[in-house]
Amino acid sequence: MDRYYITTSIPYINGEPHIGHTYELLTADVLARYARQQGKNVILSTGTDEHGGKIQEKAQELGKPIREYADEMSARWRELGSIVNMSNDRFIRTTDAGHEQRAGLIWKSLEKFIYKAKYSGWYCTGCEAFVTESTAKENGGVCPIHNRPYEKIEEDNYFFKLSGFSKAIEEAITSGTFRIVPDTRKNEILGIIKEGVEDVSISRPKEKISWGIPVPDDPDQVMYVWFEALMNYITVLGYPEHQDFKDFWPADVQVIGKDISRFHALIWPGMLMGLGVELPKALYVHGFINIDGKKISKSLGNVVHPREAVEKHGIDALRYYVLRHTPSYGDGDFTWEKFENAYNGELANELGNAVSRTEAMITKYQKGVIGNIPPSEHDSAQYRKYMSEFRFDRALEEIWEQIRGLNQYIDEQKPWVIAKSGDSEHLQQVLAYMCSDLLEVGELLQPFLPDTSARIKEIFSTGVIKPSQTNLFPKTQIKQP
RNA sequence: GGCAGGGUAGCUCAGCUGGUUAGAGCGCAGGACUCAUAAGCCUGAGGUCGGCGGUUCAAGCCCGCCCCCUGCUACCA
Repeated sequence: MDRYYITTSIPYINGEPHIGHTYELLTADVLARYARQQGKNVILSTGTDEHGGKIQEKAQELGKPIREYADEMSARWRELGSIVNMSNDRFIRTTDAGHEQRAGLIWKSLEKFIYKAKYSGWYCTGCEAFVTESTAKENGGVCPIHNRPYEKIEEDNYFFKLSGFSKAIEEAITSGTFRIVPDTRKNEILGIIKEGVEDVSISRPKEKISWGIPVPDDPDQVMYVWFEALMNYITVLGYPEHQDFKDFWPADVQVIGKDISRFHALIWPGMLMGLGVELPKALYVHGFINIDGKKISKSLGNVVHPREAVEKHGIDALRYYVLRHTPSYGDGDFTWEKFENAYNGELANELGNAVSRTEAMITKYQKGVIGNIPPSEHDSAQYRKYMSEFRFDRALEEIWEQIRGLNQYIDEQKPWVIAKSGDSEHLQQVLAYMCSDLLEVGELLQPFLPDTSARIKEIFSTGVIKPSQTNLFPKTQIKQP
């Protein structure tokens, strides 16, 4: 059986989940469901990244044991997946014993590419990263993201010889064995490579940061959180010895946000090459969701939690909005007005109503009996092409074109006129065709709107209408005349 | 500063290797209908395709210069 392995990045648990974080979970979920629909054996993995100084600090601030804080936050992120009906098979925490133990093994395996050296530079605890001298000055010595001063740090670090892999990584990218989508992100990475890739620091002194995985055979150092977190993609499969790893790696696609493409397109491939392990086949880099044109941020007070949207119109409505109206290759925008418009216009009026009128006519004219449903006849090549390109927005547009086509068909055929004419054979053909069309829509919709898809199939697939108790997408706002 | 991608109807965007009257969705205006969630369908208005210049029989698409936006990256101080 074909196997399909897909991962999301694992969010760092220092922050609260919001609607922007659903995009990654949902795109990965769509790909996973699409693969399952094609009969593939799928593993969809997500999780949380929990080590590092920032977590340590945050827990201290709250006066909690770190572990307890991590448990609470991880649970909150796990909940996000269930809120949007994500069908993940795994949920890995970097504090899982298995991950920690395997991370040690991976470090050992990479040792011939690891060396110790003095590192000196400006460091932001918020970013968990060093910045260049120039960046530090440019920002006036204060990190603009976290609004805290950079610290001058001089310390012993282990380094990973990433520079040695740069050529091979470039080749993997240009040849297409390691596909980066969209092209703009690919070109960015190639640009970075062209300018020269340096070795990266992969450890921190334990005296500064204790909340991390110890470096094997050196009690004074812990692994740099990024280096260790990337390993989750294979530790979750039980690298190196477990059968899952042998069966499912390399990943078919890894879904990440545009802010972390550097780690996933350079460091991670370098690590894999060091291990002698294949690179993932594809990296899909998505953008961000803004709210009313502005970046989502606590300080702006514009944070929307996906739960609010789900409470309003249900899970599939949120999934629909996020997947259709966030450009797959760019940034999206959420406003309640846009959400309402998409819900009322596209889900309720176009899809919901098409289902409703079809069901009603068959019930009214044929006592619910559909009869023979002809096979679907639409060409789904374009849809499949979009899916292979991770163009979820376009794929949904394709489906809606078909839904519009159905509504037009109904108005052209005028089944209510045929019914009056008494040509029952013709009427049956027209109504059955409508069902066929809707069942096809339901099939295409399955990866995106699993509940809606199931309901459509339930109503029409048996040859006799199974009456729906409620409308698919009830309208909540009635326009005043 | 360098590299990359953009600037097309009120809004969000599509326009393949240059070729008849520049497209879609939303919004707006009008119309015909009634199966349906007062939904759906039809018609229409609306664009000097960022600016200037050039190549061509012909440019939104090619070339030059300029303005603006976004991303990555560098440097100065």
